[in-house]
Amino acid sequence: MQAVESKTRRQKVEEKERAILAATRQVFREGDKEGGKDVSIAAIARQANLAEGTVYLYFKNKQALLMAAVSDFYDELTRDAQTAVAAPCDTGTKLTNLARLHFERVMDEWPLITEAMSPYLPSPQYRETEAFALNRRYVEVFDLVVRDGIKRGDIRNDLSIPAIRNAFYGGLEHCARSARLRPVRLDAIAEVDDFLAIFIAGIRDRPAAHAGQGPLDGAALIRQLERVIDDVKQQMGRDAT
Amino acid sequence: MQAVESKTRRQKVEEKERAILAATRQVFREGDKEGGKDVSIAAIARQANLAEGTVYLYFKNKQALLMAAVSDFYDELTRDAQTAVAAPCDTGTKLTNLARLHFERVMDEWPLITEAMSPYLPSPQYRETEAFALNRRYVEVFDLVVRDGIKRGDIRNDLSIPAIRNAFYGGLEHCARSARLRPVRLDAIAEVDDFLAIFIAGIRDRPAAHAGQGPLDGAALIRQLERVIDDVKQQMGRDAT
DNA sequence: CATTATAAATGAATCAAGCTCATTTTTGGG
DNA sequence: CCCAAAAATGAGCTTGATTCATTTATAATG
Repeated sequence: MQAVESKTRRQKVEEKERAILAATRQVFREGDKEGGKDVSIAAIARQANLAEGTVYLYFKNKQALLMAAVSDFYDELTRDAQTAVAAPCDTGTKLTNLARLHFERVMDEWPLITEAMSPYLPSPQYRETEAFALNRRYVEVFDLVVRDGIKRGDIRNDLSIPAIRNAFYGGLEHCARSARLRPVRLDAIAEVDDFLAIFIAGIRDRPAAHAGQGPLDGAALIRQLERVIDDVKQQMGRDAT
Repeated sequence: MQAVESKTRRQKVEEKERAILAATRQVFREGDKEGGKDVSIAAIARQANLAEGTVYLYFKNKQALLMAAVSDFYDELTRDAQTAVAAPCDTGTKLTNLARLHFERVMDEWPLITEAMSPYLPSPQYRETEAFALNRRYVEVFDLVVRDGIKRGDIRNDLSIPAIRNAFYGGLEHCARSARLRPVRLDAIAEVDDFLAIFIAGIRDRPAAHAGQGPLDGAALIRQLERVIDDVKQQMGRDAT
């Protein structure tokens, strides 16, 4: 019966581990709704009905606990991202779905994510963490969509995938940050869509894009005119002083 | 002599304040080169040749000190951004200059910036800080370039400025983050340029894009001209007052 | 059912870093 | 040179993470 016994034990341990992770995410979400106070191990232990010391039987330290919680988050997110992308639809729609999902989820667990990551932000240490591996796996969903889009001819093929990735996730994270800093939280999705308008236009494969050499380039004409007028304005500004 | 005396005192105090800020930035940069260990007030005081307690005569607490250091950083950055944009060149070049400057500086002081900001990331509290105000002022340089670019017809006019801003700074920050996570730091600027290729294509006003109307849209041309002339009029009005 | 070895849980004690404040040192005018 | 105000100091306090000696629960065995 040794094998069965040990398996039960392990199950129990894993169950409790998951319970602590759930408690952690819960406490961060709640603390977010109220003032953004710090989350202590004591608070997490309370939420999980455990003594402070017990948490340390399951996780080496606070940092490890937070990273495990973030890993949990990425795990969930990856599953949902795969679903969001599975339907046979055009590249733009897939990217839009991914963007909205990412934005929504990241907004929900922003405090946890930022607190867990902050010690790593400045250092390559992060590459050794489990969260890094899971993040890779998550981002892979995006990469597949992009590669497929390039193959289909929806996306320009003169860009590196990492550059496209930076533009996508960077823009979304900045949307999330600025949405969070705003006191009221209304038109968040609208802002994401605004961003997507830029992003998708930026990566779109446009054959006629550089055909600006036609018989008459109105825009260039205007630019030239404006430059002249700017000169006039500057001249005026100088005179005024 | 009372007035002179007090002025001298104030100067001394301000000098020391600046010395502490310089020490702070220094310690963060040094700590960055070695392992990314935490920066303690003790370390900053040591760098500035002061006792720990003295730091608290100049700054309310650690958070306030870090924010002041970040304000210092933004101040410098804004000056340099204004210079980078002053030359009369096309919108794309201006944006490229801004992007490279931002990236380079942010890379240098990343640990300070992230540590100072992290308590605010989840909360609208940040809007009350001096760093927020200075960040606004900094971003204003970018906004001006963009508005000018729209007026000149270089940039699409169907996008909101905040969306453009999110895309720009978000993408750059993600570039910085992923560059930092890489163990070796080589082709960083190349990555910025890759990102810019996407960003600029995304915001570019492409005549061919809405060219359902024939080779040259005279009405739109006139409207644009009128807008420019209105600007000149307004300029004249302001000068007159 | 009692026994007991092992696993799990506890929370008081320790440690570290931010911060305070009673005391000491420096400064500059008289 | 003296003194009061300003500036600086660093020992001690506080808080929250972490450790560990001790207690409690579990479950196999006689």
